[in-house]
Amino acid sequence: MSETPDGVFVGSDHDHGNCVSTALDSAAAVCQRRGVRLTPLRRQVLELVWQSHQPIGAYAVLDALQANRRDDAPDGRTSAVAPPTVYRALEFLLGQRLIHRIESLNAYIGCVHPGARHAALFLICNGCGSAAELESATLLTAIDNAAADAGFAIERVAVEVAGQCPDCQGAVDVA
Amino acid sequence: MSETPDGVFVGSDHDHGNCVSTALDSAAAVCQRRGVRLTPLRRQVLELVWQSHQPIGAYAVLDALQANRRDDAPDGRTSAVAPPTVYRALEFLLGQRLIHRIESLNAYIGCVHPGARHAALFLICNGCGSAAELESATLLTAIDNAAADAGFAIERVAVEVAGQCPDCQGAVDVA
DNA sequence: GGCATAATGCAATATTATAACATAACATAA
DNA sequence: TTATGTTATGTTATAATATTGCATTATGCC
Ligand SMILES: [Zn+2]
Ligand SMILES: [Zn+2]
Ligand SMILES: [Zn+2]
Ligand SMILES: [Zn+2]
Repeated sequence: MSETPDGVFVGSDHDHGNCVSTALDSAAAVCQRRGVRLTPLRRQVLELVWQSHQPIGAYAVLDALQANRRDDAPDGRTSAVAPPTVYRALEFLLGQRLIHRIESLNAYIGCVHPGARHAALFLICNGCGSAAELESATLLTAIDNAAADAGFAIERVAVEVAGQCPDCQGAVDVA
Repeated sequence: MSETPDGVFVGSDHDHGNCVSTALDSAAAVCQRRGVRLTPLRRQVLELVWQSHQPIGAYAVLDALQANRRDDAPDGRTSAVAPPTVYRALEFLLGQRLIHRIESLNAYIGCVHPGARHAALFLICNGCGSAAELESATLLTAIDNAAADAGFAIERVAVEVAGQCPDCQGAVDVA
């Protein structure tokens, strides 16, 4: 009776290269439209954030950036990438609504509605680390109503639900 | 038309001593019932977390603990309190559901339903730093439904809404 | 008291994030 | 085209948050 049509969690089989290229293309379009610059660094960071459907920490991005530069350098000689470099790029991407920050993990994940102002619900698997971004009109209405009742003016909303995704529950069942 | 009967945000006038003593008494009862120990340290940390209705960081608790000890010491000579001391006490209090962690602030706040297993919604004021803990059946149902649709087994829920409380909106309006 | 367990003390270190200032890249107008 | 202002990045240092590992002390039970 339970249905997971395509599943909000992507399978291990899906064409992830497509996820990445779509995200990069959308980001370029959004930035173009807004007259802001998706510089090579920012684009690289966005690509790294999209390297999987698992939220990635700033320092993991930093390490990956570093590795990329070593690969690109003619002889492997490169200066180290420093934290502010990464944090500034992440801040830019957050500001343009191209990524989300997962507060409970101090980590970042690509946004599936790039550029759109919206409040999302995240399902975060404690088993495999994957996260799925959902929208629920009912949920947002409930939050709006609760805030309105309290006379509270909403600025930002974070809804983060941790647990086990369908695959990881299956793995446990088998054991 | 908008109503804030007593207001989910406590006023500056309320009897906060009562908040604290109620919280400490409830905590003692909960721990008694469960056969776990609300040691002097844990009790002190709980009291510090309840010192205001603003989420407090672990290191602020640490500093306050330190100050308390200096006051209590006969001559002011005391050893420093180390981070693990505070984090362990906070972990205990979280485990007993006597406090909540606000993920978006890396901070902690007293629970208004001590000991009860529940998912709360927090309204967090960016103006004054106060936070209000609410329950919304509609909201929790919406989250449960979204998770169920995805075949996701919930373990923990964090709903954190940042914005401006009624008082802080007023302050802006006046300006 | 002797023993097991739980709690705390303590030192070191890991992880996450920001401040402050210098340089480089880019745009545009004299 | 150089001058100039602006935005982006580099660089160094440090702040803020959190954990690991082991030693010591307190507590409860026999
Ligand atoms: Zn993908
Ligand atoms: Zn999973
Ligand atoms: Zn109070
Ligand atoms: Zn306020």
